[in-house]
This record gives sequence, C-alpha cells and structure tokens, in this order.
Amino acid sequence: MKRGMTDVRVRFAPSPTGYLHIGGLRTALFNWLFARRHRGKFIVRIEDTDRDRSTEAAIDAILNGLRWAGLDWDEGPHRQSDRLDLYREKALALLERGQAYWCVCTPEELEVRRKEAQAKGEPLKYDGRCRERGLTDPSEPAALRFRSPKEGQTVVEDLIKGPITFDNVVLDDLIILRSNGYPTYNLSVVIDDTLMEITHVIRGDDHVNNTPRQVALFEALEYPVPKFAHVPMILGADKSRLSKRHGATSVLAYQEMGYLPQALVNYLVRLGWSHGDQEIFSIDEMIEKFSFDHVQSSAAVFNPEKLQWLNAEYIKQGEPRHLAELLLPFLEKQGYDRDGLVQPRGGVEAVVPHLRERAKTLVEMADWTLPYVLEPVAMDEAAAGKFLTPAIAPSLDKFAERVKTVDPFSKESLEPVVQTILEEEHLKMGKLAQPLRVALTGRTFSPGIYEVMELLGKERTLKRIELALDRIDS
RNA sequence: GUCCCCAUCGUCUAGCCAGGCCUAGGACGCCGGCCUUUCAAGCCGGCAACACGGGUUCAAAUCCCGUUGGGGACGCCA
Repeated sequence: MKRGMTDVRVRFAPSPTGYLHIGGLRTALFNWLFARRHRGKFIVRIEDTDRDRSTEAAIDAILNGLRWAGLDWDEGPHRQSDRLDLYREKALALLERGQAYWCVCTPEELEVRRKEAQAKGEPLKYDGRCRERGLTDPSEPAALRFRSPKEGQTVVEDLIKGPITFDNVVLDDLIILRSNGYPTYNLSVVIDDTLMEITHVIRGDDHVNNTPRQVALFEALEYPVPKFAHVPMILGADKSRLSKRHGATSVLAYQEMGYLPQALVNYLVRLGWSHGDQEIFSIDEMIEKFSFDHVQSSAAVFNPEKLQWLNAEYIKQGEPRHLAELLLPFLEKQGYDRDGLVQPRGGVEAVVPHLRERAKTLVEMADWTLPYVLEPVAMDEAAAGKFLTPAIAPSLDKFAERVKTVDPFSKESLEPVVQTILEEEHLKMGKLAQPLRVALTGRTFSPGIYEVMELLGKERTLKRIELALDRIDS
C-alpha cells in the first residue's frame, strides 16, 4: 500500500523527568500542526526507559500541559515502560546477527577514560575496547552495544535544515541495552518510531547528533528511515539555552500567571515560524498555513514582552462570558465567593468588557475586578491620602445627596448630575473624578467613573462615598 | 577539545532557495506627540539591522570560500 501525505503520523515523545516546558510545548505544537495540516495522526509517547528519573507526576504535568494548550492527541499516551520486552527482543536479535556485542566496561571506567580523552583533547567517544572481544555469555554485568558502521558517511535530509552530513567515524558504539536490562533511548526510539509507523520525526535541534546513530540502527534493523525535522532551540535573553535562570519556563507557570493558552500557542508558533508579516493566527489559520518551508533554521530568543502583548490582544478579543469563566479561579484565590451576595450588577461577566481593553493577564484582570466583588473595598492608603481630602468633601457629599433620587442609576442619568456639580463648584472633571474613583474602587485607576457606578449600583456607590466622607472627617 | 548547526533592527521576523522591485518591510519593546475623568487601549511619528573579509557577477542581504561570533551534541539521560 502506498503511503501519501494523508497518512502522516507524528509523535511527541517527552521523557517524564519534569514539567512540560516552553520548548517542549513548541515541539509538540509543531508536531500537532503538521499532523492536523495533513490530516494525519498525532501520537503521544512517554519515553520512560530511565526508571530512576521518570515520575508519574511528570507524566500528569506534561499531559495536563498539552490539554491546557489544546493539543489533543489521536493515539496514546503510549509508555515505553510497557514495551520493555519488545526492545530486549530486538536488541538480542541484533546481537545474534553480530550487529551488537556485550561490553563489560563499567560506568566508572568509562568516566575515567572520558576524562583522559578530554585532557588529551581527543573525541569523547567509546574506545571500542569490547568491540572485538566476542563475549558470548558474560558472567559480570554487561551492557549491549551497537556495532556502528565506521566507514562512509550518513546524510540526514532534514526538512528544516537541509542535508546534514556526518562521517561515520565519529559515531560511537552506543549502548542499546543497559546492564540492568533496560533499553536506552536510541534503541527504543527507533523501534517505536517504526512500530508506530511514524513518518516524520519532528523534535528539538538537540537531537541532531543522535540522528545518524539512529539512522544506522534503523538500517541494521532493516527498518525504513522516517523523515526528520529538527526544530531550533529556544534561548533565554542571554542566548543560552532556556532554563530556570530565565524565569518561568514551565507551561503551568504561564497558566498561573494568567496567560490564555491561545496566546501562548500563538506566541510559540511565531517563534521560529512565520507567514509573511502576520502576527496573530487563529488555530485554524495555523493549521492551514503551517509548513516547514518557513521554519527558521536558527535558534530563537524567548521574549516575554511580546508574549504579554499577544496575551493582551487575546484578552481584548475574548468573549466576556468566556473570560469571566477563566477569571473565576483567580478571583477565588483572592477571596471571591461566586455564590456570595456581593456581586456587581450583571455579575463578573458585566465587569469584563470594561477591563479587557486594559488587562495584560488574567491575574491583572482579576485584581482589577476585586472592587466589584469584595466588600468592603480595599483602600489604597496612598491614594486615599492624596485624593480623599477635606477640600473635596463638600462636593462628594453634594454628589451623594443628589444621586439618591437618580433613577435609573445609569451613565446617562449620572452625567448631568456630575456636570452640574462641576459648574457649581468650579471644578474640572479630573478634580472630582479621581476622589470619586478612589472612594468607589479604593484605587487611582479604574474604568470610566460612570461605568464604575453602574457596576456597583446605587446602594454600594452611596455607601462607599459615605465611608470615604467618614474617613475624611476622622 | 572533537563533531554538527546557525548568523537581517535590543527581540521575533519578511526578503535569501529561483541575484536587480531593498535608500532592507512588519511586529514586540523603547522614545515623542495626539486623545483623555484615572489607568490602559487607540491613533500618529521616531530611533534601530544585512557580523567581518575575500571572491563570482553588469549587479549580492540574497550565490561560493574563509574568519569571527553564537548554539547544540559528545551519558549504562532523553
């Protein structure tokens, strides 16, 4: 059966040794986009052959990160730890055919030899000591090594970087089966990519040097070699590999900082890939337009400011109802009770349209929502000291008096009241609006003052002005 | 050290493969202005780059070589 582009099968294959980080998410995203673009399958495979470092918690964190970002998978998550017998069987088959051999060098010995080689300025590779020893049934702990080709060249046709040429002499005889019987990455990845019928291996740039070794393994096993696409690394501001030193690198951290998954995904897709001058892409547009032709071949520096700008863009366009929902956990963290009595008119959803134009993150937006959902309002002392002064008290008092009879309590009906007071008191709008704002919200910035009053309603507006006046008196 | 990759504004990038349309375009950020009841947003304007050196060519950001710089890999990690 002939395989067309409609049969594309790609995989995201993280090792569960930590949380899902930004770089991993982008790799997953490129895989996912490629699969969706070609109506293929996106497979998740957990590479947990290192039993000492893999954890269940990491698996959960990675899967949750993918779900949060909206990257749904068609198969899996497969687990390599469920397939150990398979790898052993294939490794032994290689031994039988003379393409692998037992090695009894201990990790300690190898470490010493590496150090020596480094001191002498020689390549740090296995010296082949056991290669020709022909050990058949070693009594001491032994690892199985792959007998790598030592002549000729291996050319990897990379979909992003073009042809990459390696002289086979640089290849080591890598260990494919540890002395504890567990397979290593290079073996299991080759077997699984074959058995799972992976057509395109899309992974981080840091795997480029593994590729010729894996190609050799594919060939020794008489497997077809998939296509490769190595996506460049993401660097920190100092151009070193992105790490904890550069602040948040965990996808979860961005969720907690109030980023929308769409915004992160949009940022990540543009980090290394482009489609002309376009900056904002819906998921459908990404799927439609994504191609390796326009994936950058050089590393990219992660820029939090641009991510924040995108996040603000997505918040601006967000459906109030949807945003209100996303806001909930952040609000609850601040003491908001969704079933409580303190609600703005129209609920949180009614506050959102006034805040989404200005908020950069959901955290910020939740904070700005607090004056409408918490009672009493938290007062910024510095703001109170500056604006809630005896000089303005009469005007505030006058406003409160007149507003008592205003009905309905709306921007249209409130505006003339304020205008009249401004004229009578010879005040500029700013002189009255700021004290009012502080009295009503406890802070110096908020949506338009009429919107604030509408949201609070007459009762809470009057109460807060009264409290402010009491405060000035005392 | 050895091997591999990469190189356009501070950052993400367009342009490069098919050389002239490039006095190099867009975006983030930054600076200035407008708007304004605050904070934002919005609008207008500004600063800012083809790493360097050789070729090839009538013509090079684009092709070739070298240098420099950066990144990655060199595990019984993945």
